[in-house]
Amino acid sequence: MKIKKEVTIYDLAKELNYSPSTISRALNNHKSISKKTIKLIKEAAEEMGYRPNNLAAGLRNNKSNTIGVLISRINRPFMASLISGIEETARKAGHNVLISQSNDKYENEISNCNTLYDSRITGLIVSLSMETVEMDHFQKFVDKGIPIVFVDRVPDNFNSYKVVIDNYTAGYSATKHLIEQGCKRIAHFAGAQHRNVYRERKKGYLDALREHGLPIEDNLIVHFKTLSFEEGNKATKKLLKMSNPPDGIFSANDTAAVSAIMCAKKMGVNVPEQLAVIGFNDDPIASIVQPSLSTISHPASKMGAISAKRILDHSANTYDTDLSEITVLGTEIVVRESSLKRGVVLESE
Amino acid sequence: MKIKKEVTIYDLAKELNYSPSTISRALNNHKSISKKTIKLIKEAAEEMGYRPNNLAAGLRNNKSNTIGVLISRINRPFMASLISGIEETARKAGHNVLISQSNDKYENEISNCNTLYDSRITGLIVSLSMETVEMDHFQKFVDKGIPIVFVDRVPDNFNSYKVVIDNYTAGYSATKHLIEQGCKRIAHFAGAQHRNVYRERKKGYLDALREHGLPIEDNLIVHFKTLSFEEGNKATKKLLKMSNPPDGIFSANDTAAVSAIMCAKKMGVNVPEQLAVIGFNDDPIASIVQPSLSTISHPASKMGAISAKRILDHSANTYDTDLSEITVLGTEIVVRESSLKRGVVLESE
DNA sequence: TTAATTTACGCAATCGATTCCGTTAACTAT
DNA sequence: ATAGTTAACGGAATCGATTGCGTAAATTAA
Repeated sequence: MKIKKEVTIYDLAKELNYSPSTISRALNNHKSISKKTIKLIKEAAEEMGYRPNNLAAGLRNNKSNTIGVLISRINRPFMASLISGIEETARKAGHNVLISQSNDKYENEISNCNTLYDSRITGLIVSLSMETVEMDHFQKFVDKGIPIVFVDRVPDNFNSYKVVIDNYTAGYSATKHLIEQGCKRIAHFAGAQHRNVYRERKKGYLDALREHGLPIEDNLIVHFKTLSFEEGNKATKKLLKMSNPPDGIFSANDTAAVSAIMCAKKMGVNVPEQLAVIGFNDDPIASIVQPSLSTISHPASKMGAISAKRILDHSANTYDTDLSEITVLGTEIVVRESSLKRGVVLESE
Repeated sequence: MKIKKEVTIYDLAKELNYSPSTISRALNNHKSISKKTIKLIKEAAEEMGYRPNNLAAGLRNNKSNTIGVLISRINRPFMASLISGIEETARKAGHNVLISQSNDKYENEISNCNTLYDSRITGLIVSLSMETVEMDHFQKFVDKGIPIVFVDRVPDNFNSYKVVIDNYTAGYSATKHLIEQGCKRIAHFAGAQHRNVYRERKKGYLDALREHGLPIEDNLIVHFKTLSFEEGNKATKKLLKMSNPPDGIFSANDTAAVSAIMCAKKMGVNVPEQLAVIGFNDDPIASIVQPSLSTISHPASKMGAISAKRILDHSANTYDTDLSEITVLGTEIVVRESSLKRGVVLESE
């Protein structure tokens, strides 16, 4: 297996009797090179199979045109769509995307942070791991002026770009919707409360109950570790076996919500008549389960696109940009069968 | 916003009164440097906040410790798991992962190929776009001795590493399963026939029919463009409206299979009694739909891990490795409710 | 026609890490 | 004690692209 040698701008220079400087400038459409020469050089480059070496250019310019992504897990519908949005936006701008997953481990997050830093990324997009509390591992990016965009699972105590949805309002709307459907005793499947998203959703839930004069019952609020299918099953079973079971569930994600629907059906409890259910995320399973799951749409791909755009804009601007800019995206409630106790959606005031 | 200067091995050299050569060697545990010095230098590096510059090292060594991934779309369960497997394996070996999606466009695949090449990736993992026929854009990797691993959607006419499942056998087993359940007229939702995976699945389907003495009816074989939910719906409706409708469907993916189940239910056709359905992939929706979807499990994450390992092994070996090595992974039939016409699974001979 | 610009390019340093050759000092064998 | 060996390190080129500064030729202005 013979390995062809790399064609560099020096080869082009020798071949065309120009200096490497001119070759470089021509390839970058520098204004001081005549149109004729640019055309000539570009055609020769194409023909000789020249391909730029990003490592060399990156070293010289101290940037890699690469966006780093640090998330918990790739194989979750929300995360996959988020990355997809990032990738599309980045690529259109000629940037690459480096991905790394923490598997929700603090330690992995730190180590991935370092590795991404070592690649001299243009910017970092992060959705925090479940475990993360300390934020020191992000400091080196700040020190070097490398923008960080926290997305979805964001820190409370770190000044940086943030792209989130309005979890509070979404949680409030979901709960209110159940109330409007006639639910009197609404349970909540809550996620880890040190993560903003789950904390805010719960807050919305609580406020909706309060403002509609419903009592808050602690035994109707289940705190999950991972909001998994199995956890959802257990919790639902327990709730439905209560002497006074809930007539509605607002779950902080779709996985647990779907498990609730399936568990209820198995136990002979009618959804939505006896138990109305609403989830969060609008995962593909939401529209497949029967009855189909009402939920909150999470604009994952859009969040990814916006996050990438933040990085690109930041690095395009030399002037001081406001690092603390927070983008809050709206969500929409997707009403399907699982919550339609009354058969209709009431118009909210 | 003050930007801290980068700490380089030259800074360390000056600070510790060593030469940059020694610093570099120490950080790489070179044997010609004493243990004492290595410890000293590493501690100082840590303390001074030194972080290696991958761009510089990559330029010098002409490699980036980065694996490039080129797939159609990230936000599909199979692809997300594939990437997840790649990422985990790569990271354990200290490699980064660059991703790019073609959105099933030939043009994007070419352009992404170039971009990944420009980053001097260690190796490339590809699942072909739907459109791709020509393979010229991969030649430059071959010329440079950069290994390519084709995974799942692989080319027929290109000598390289390949990681696939046994689509033929899987298609055969799925069909045979339906036959054993008593189906006499089995329809097939086929994907684009220029892609190995769909072609092989169809072959398996055809052979299973033949070997069990069932006739092959062209009007029961539907060729899909994208195997989407909508396409599945239309196809199912059309099939079930036939004067002599099928009593089973083997779909080349789960999305279309699920749409078939839901469509049949809507039309008052009982699944599996009147229509047995089996899909392909074991997506999350397969276990959620009711009746739950029998399907073929696709070891996505494992395929990703193996693909990454191929690249890592190849680049670790200086001796000539066999580029044409093909890894064929087994699949398993996952029998759920949608195909259990008889209520039991027959033991295959 | 001559000075003042403008155009179109070349020279050489630079980015940070690596590595091929040394070189010096300490150590070992005889 | 001396040659030979080893351990521990330094010098300087190198990877490929970029760019500030400089310059010769061409063009324009006066």
